Amino acid sequence: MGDERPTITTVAARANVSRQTVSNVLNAPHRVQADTRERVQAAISELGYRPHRAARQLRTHRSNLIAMRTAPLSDDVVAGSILDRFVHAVTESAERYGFRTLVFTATDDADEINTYNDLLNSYELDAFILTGTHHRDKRTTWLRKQGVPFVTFGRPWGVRAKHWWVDVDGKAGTTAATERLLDQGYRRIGFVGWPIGSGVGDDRRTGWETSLRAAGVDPAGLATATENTVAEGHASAQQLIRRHAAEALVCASDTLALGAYRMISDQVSRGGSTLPVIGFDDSPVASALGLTTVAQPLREAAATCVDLLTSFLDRPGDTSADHQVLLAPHLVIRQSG
Amino acid sequence: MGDERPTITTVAARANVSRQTVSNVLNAPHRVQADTRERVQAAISELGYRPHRAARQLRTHRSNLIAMRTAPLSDDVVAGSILDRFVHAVTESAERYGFRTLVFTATDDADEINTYNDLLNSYELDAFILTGTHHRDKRTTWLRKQGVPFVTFGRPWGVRAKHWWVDVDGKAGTTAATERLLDQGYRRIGFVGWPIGSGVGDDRRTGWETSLRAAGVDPAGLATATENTVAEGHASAQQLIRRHAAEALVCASDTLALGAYRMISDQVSRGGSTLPVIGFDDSPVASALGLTTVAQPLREAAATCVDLLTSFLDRPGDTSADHQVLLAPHLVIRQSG
DNA sequence: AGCAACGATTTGAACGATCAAATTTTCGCG
DNA sequence: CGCGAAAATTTGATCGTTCAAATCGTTGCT
Repeated sequence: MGDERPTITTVAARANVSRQTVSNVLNAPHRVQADTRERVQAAISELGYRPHRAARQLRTHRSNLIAMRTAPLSDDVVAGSILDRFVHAVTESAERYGFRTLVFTATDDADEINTYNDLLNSYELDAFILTGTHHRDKRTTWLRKQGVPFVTFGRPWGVRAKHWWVDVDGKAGTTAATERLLDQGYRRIGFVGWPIGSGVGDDRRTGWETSLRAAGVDPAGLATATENTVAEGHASAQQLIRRHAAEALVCASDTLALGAYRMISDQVSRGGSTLPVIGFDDSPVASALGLTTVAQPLREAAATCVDLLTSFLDRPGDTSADHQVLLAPHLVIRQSG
Repeated sequence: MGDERPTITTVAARANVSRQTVSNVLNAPHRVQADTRERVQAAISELGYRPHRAARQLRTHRSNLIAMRTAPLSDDVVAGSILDRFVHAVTESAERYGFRTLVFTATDDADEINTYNDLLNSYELDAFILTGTHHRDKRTTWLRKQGVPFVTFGRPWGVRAKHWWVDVDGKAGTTAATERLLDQGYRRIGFVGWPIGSGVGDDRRTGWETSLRAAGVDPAGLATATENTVAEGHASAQQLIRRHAAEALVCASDTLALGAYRMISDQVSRGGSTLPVIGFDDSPVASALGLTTVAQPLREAAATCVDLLTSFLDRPGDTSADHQVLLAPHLVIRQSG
């Protein structure tokens, strides 16, 4: 008996009020007199009532859902998990605001835009969180044009794509890494980096270069620019150490750092000398190998993204500035540097 | 001009039919005459119409949503990413069936059950996929009692908790690992394992033990049973090698294998001899270190989970057998063994 | 030709909530 | 005491879809 799902009408009957009053207790409590409110709330908890999101959504056009893409399985396995950890952190933060998180896959930006379209039309998603922003990112352009709320984890690297974002200060990260090595007395510090032209990569490179210059060291010949693979990290390390007498290495990623670390281990096992390496991202691999690395404050970044998103949803169309947050990373010191 | 979102009524008007006919074209095409069907379909694509899920859900009580928990950030960082990769694979498979995936966090099983409750009541989730099943799992009991469709990735290890599941044959994995080492001529093969009593751990141990016995080797003294940490892996390896003259190691996880690997590397760098190690899970760390390891067919497991789920949804209440799938893992051969 | 049976299509109601407007109650104040 | 304004509450309509029942049109068979 009576194990039907309670609706707002059930609750109303129980508390001797109308539907709308129950609705007001939930959505605009100040409109309801204190004693009525309590009576309704009692009815709600006695019946275990929970609003039916679909019915609410049909009227309000808000789903209380945000969406994120999950990284493809094929991606760089060393760094891969970092985005997944970000998804987790976002989910956790979103729940605190009453939002649920929907994940989806996409093969490229165009495909991702198609999915946005579906999610917006069919599911009426409230907002998106994007990761991996890059030059000429079509996704942000599209979303802006559609007037869809979104926040990116990653700066807009394009000319002046203006939107709300959260990012981690990569330059500050490599600066900290480089300065640590300088403090230890190393001078010829090499940088194992990505090809010139990627926003993130250039930013990280700048941190290294600037602090080297500030210390009076000429960076010429001390940097490489290669694809983000273990093999390239290995080759870069070889080049920087053998040919340009680098005494220590700062890397743009843990993947590269792993390659460099292997090269150095090889050298040690052949009786050569060791030298410090610092990676970037604090991946599982870094912790497994004891690599010193620059850690991104993922949890904080996720929380900030969600904070921005909710304020955006509260006052839509606010295109004013100061909705950009740059977070400082920190060094995780381990054996390698 | 008409940039309102098209509804089923818009489409109906355009195709000169009634609402219901459009609905039938979408949900029961066989009921509609071929020429009418085509006319409606044309109208649908001209208008770019997509059904509004919330409205549909309000009527049908189906959301086309499935949910999964995401692993907490604090978890074992070496293995951590494996569950995340599973989430990705599930998402990918689910999309093929028109389902979207919702993720949530939970601190423990009780908390997870609370979330189920909320998701079922408020969002009318269609089904759940569970991971990390264990003895006396309250989640499966609860879900069965509520009659909620679900599939677990992981066998029910309890007495006879009967439900639909997909799992990877851990025993077969360690068997393959052990036999590989036997083939290479090693006899005294040690096992670095988890405490007795966990379903997964015991299963993996059995594979090692059985094949050792089959080869005529007495396993006595050749196994440890410790918590799943790098330090314990290191200690276990020390014990098995120094005290019990193990010539090779099979480990219950990559985490333990990492510890063992380090112990062996230490030994080598002090002039000792090396010996093979095989891990379990094919984590990023294993690939970074060149650890031979047993890889779970995650993608296939995810696809199978989703397959089972959809057939379950098509014929609810089918408690018949043969809805249990055991998948074979495979060895990924690298330098370590 | 007449009628039954079936297939194709349409109509009215309902799902569970919120919005907008209408109604009732409360309260302040001359 | 009576009136108007403000506060509290209720009523009717609606969101976009599917369900169930009704209607219309064909076809087959005697």
